[in-house]
Amino acid sequence: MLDIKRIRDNYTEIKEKLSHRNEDLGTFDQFETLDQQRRDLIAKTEVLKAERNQVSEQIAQKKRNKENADAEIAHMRKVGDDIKVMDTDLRDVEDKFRDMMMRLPNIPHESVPVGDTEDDNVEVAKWGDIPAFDFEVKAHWDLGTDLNIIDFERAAKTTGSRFVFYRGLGARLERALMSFMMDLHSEEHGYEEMLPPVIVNRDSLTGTGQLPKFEEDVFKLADTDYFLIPTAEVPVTNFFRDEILDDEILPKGFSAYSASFRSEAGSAGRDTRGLIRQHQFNKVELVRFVKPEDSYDELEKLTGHAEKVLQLLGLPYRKLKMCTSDLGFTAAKKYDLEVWIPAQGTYREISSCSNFEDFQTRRANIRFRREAGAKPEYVHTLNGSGLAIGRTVAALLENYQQADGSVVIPEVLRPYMGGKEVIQAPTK
RNA sequence: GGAGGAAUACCCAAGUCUGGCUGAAGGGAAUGGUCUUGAAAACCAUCAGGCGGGUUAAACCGCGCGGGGGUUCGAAUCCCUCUUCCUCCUCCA
Repeated sequence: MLDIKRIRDNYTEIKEKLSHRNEDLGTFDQFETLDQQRRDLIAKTEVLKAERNQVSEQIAQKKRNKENADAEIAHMRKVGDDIKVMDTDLRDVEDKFRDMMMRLPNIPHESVPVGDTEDDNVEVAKWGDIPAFDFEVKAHWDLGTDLNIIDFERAAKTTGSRFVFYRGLGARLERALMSFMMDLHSEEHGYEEMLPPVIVNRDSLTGTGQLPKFEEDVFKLADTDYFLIPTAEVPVTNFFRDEILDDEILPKGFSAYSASFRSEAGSAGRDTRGLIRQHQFNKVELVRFVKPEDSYDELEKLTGHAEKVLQLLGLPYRKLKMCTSDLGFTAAKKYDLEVWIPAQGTYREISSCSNFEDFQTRRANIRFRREAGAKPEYVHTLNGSGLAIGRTVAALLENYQQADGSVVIPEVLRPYMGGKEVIQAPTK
C-alpha cells in the first residue's frame, strides 16, 4: 500500500508515475473525493463521540448521587443514534477507500527505465558462455523422459496437466539442488534457513500484495479461507506481520525452501510442455527485511546471491533491469535473471529479485524502532528466487547434455548426488 | 471430531457474577536517581504503546482490556461470532 499522506500532497506526480505501469488504477480518480469524505466523517463523528463521553460521565455522577438524569439520557439516545448512522456511512467510505488503496500498485523507483513492453527492459549483465553443441540438442522434456527421470504422462494421469513426477536421479537432482542452494545461502550468504507452511490465510496474501487483486492466480482450498502459496515469499514475509522489530536484527534474511502453487490462469497454451510452467514447483526463496536507507544496496546484494547459484552451477544467464510496465504489482524495482535454454535458443526467467520498499510492510504492518522510545518506522522488504528449482533442472539438463543423451552433473552438485558424475540413459 | 477452561498494557496478575470517578489495582522487569570506592541490596521517581483526526508545530479530540459485530444514555464487564492457547476423551503421520 502507498502512503496516503504522500498521495495527498503529490497526487498529480504520483498518478503520472503510476501511469507508466501496466496496471489498472481502478478508482484512483476518486482519491481526493474519498479522502476528503473520509476525513469529514471522522471529524463529525468524533465531535459526537466526545460529547457522548462527556455526558456519560455526568450521568454516571448523577446516578451515583441518586439524582435524576432522564433529560441527559434522552438527549444521549439521540446522539447515539446519530453516531450509529454516521459510523455506517464512514465504514462505507473507508471500505471503498481502502479497497482502492489496496489495488494501487507500487511506485517505480527513479532508477527504473520507463517502458511499455518487455523490449524496454534493460540488459545490465551477461555471464557465462553459451554452450556450443556439435549434435542436435534435445529439449529437457525429451532428455528427462528418455533418461527416465521425469514423467509428465503419469502426472497427467494422477493429477492433470502441468504436474510432474521426478524419479530416480531426477528426484535426487531436485533434492540435491535444494540442499545445495539452501547450504549456500545459509553458510555463505548469511540467511537463516526456514521451512514455512505452504498454506496461508487471506491476510497473509493481502500483506504481500497477491490479494485482493489477483485472487484468480492462486489456488484456494474449497470451503475454507485457505490458499496454497504461490511463493514462499508469502508466509516468510508475513512471519513478522503486525510486529515492531528491534533494529538490531536488521538486516534480516531468511532462505526458505518450499513448493509453490500457481493456477496459471491466463497462461493457457503457454509453455505447455516441460518444466518451465507447472502448477506446482519447488523454489528456494530469499527474503530480506532491511532499513529503508539500505534497501537499494540490499537489492544488489540479494540479486548477487541468486546470481552466485547460477555461476556455481555454470549456467549462462543474463540480468535484466525491468522497465516500469514489467515490474509487477508490488515491486518498486526489479531484476530478472534469465538462464540460457539451448533447445529454445533463448534466455528464460529463473529468478526475480525485487525491492518492495515499504509497499508490503504497510500492508502487513511490519515496523522497526531505531532506538528505545523512537517512533516506529516501516521496514523495507525484498525478495528473490534463489532459484526456482524446476527451471534449474530444465536448464541443467539442456546445458549439460551430451551427444549420447546423458547429462553431466555439475561438480558442485556431485557431493549431493552421492558422488555421481553423469546421469546415464537406462540400459534395459 | 466430542467435553470443558482461558485470552487484560514488556511479563505476571486483579477487576468480569452485581455495566458508570478503572484511560485500567498490585507485583516483576526496564529506565533515571539517592546511597556505595565500585557493584549488589534498599529507597525514590517514571513507566500504554500504538493507530486515526487535528495543528506550521503543539494543544486538543477519537479508538484501543484476543479480532469482529450487537445490546445500552454508558461495556474490560452483558449477548452473538471468529481466532488462538490449555486440559480431558477420540483419532492420527
